[in-house]
Amino acid sequence: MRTSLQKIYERLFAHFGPQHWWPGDSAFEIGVGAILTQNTNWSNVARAIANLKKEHVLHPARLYALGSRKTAQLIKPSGYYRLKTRRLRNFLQLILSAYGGSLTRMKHVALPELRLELLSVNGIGPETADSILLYAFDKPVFVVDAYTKRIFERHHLICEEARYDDVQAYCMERLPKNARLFNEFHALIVRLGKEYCLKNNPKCRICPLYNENHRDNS
DNA sequence: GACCAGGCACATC
DNA sequence: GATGTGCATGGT
Repeated sequence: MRTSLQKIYERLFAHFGPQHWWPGDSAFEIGVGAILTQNTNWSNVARAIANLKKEHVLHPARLYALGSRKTAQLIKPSGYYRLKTRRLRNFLQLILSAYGGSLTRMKHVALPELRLELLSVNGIGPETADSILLYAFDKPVFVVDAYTKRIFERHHLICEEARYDDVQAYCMERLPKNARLFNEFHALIVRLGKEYCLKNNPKCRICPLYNENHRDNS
């Protein structure tokens, strides 16, 4: 039986079409992007990543060897650049020390174990960890972000007090465990959030989900 | 010039 | 465990 969440997904997909996420040419680039995009507009992150590419340091060992000062300079457009330099280097230390710099080796670790390992890195919280797991490693985890909470709360699917793990469990209990589906769904939620559900944006009332059945909690 | 953006850690109570 | 704060750039 299809749940209301599946119907929402279908409605979003019919409206927006495939989103082709995550923008990035490699698992490493996706991981870097996941850290740089924390509380930051993607266009700023894209500038930072372009700088890293231009310097040919979008590679674990080379980026680590670059050092903090130069890294900070290159990622400056993404904001919080001193903080994010530290976070990137923490991530790099994990990749280099535990996997010899190989994201391919990292991908082979089982989902629950890899999630805990990512969460143990200072600067990688639940959303960043899950984004890396889903978009860089194709692991079936549902990524929850500010848009997901705001939209699902507005449509009375979750309560205001719901925390990250609550929202994630809500979604994963109602959807088939499918990385492809989770990938597209999260991307569609972000697309919807950007276009229709910005804070205090009256356009929210014409969003494609506005007439969705609010009471259906199946 | 104010507000916002694909969070997270840390201090304090 | 809840709440408040620092982190910083660039677009609207």
